[in-house]
Amino acid sequence: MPGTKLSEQKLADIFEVSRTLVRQALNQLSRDRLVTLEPARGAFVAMPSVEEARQVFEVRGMLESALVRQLCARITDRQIAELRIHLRDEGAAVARTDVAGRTRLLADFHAVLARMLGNEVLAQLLEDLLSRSSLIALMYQSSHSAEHSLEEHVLIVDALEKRDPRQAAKLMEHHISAVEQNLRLDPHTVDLSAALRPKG
Amino acid sequence: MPGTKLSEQKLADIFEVSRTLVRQALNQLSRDRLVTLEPARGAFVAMPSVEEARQVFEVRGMLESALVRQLCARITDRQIAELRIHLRDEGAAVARTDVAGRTRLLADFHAVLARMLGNEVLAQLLEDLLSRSSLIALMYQSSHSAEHSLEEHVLIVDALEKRDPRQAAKLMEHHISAVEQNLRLDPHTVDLSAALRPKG
DNA sequence: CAGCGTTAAAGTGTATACACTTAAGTGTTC
DNA sequence: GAACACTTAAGTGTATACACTTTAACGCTG
Repeated sequence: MPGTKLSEQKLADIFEVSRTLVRQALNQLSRDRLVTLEPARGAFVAMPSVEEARQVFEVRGMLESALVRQLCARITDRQIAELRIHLRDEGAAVARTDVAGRTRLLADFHAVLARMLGNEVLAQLLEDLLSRSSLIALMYQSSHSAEHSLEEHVLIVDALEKRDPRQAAKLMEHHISAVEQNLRLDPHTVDLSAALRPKG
Repeated sequence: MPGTKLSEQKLADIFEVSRTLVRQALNQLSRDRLVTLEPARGAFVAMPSVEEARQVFEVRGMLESALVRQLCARITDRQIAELRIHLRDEGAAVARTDVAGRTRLLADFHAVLARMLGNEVLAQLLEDLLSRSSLIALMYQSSHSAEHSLEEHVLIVDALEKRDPRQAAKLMEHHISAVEQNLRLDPHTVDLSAALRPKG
């Protein structure tokens, strides 16, 4: 959970490696903003602020709406078919209330779209943002229903199939905005006392 | 220069620190894609491929056009004035043919715009892309004149001042595309034999 | 009993040591 | 003379050691 202390020696014992490798890993994770390093105090699972959460979703809105706009011009029928299969899998995970699976698949949808543009730079950038979004979702437990997300994904694929860039971009912006709106980002709902107490 | 071997011990001697810290720095730079790490072979200044260069500029186009579009709704007169001052500085550097200074200022223009949105996540993302763009410009020596870039910057600020999101976004896309087009990305102009030979 | 200073344990930051890989140089063979 | 195996130096990958910082526990004082 966000805020958890990540002691180097404990991790080293768990994975049976030296602190050297643990430090390397923590450094990498800190560059992904999943871990924060406090000088001489150690590593903690990152606790993205409300402001940071908003900014991450704003950037995602910019990037992903541009993404689907571009995709309309380049996407192939075969790729559309792949997306339909993905949607089916999402639906199956939602249907059998497989929480872990559906969370992964719903996020994966966005990563798959990014990969389809064939732009590795964009794909990696977006995957970083998706990781951060997952952490944010963990911290500000979303009330957004999986069913709702799935419906929106379907609409986006429909727009892509029609090669309607305006509509696809609009739907994507709406979708990301909806996910953000349903995070418990309002100050009064955040359990600050719990959030600020480092655990472990 | 891209391709240069970065020997850990040599860097350690130069900066009078241990290899530990040098390795840390190289790891960080490799995450920024400015350095590539080859397992058991060492670190080299990154040599972004033509494909990667294209992708970096494509992502910049997406991000920065969305950026100026948003900025039109939020930018203050005071910020416009700051931009005008920046443009004046760019002009001065171009006028006195201060190559290092003008290169920095021309890139800085984009970073300043990013900061003005008040979105730290976006700003850092874009600064990473700008670093990579600088490396790309180094590798595929641009024929794009500084004067031309400056003119385009002026037009973008004009559009921002008029709060014309369509125009601003269009100009930004055109500008980034122009910079990319003027890189020597065509296979026949790249000195492959020189580029592939690691130096140092 | 609350507050402050002291002290010791735990933990991080950096350097060093050593194993192992790579790459170049040397000598041998065909 | 070119190709190949062998040797060796240089360089990277990981672990360990040690200095220094943080933090919590304890005892002292007001």
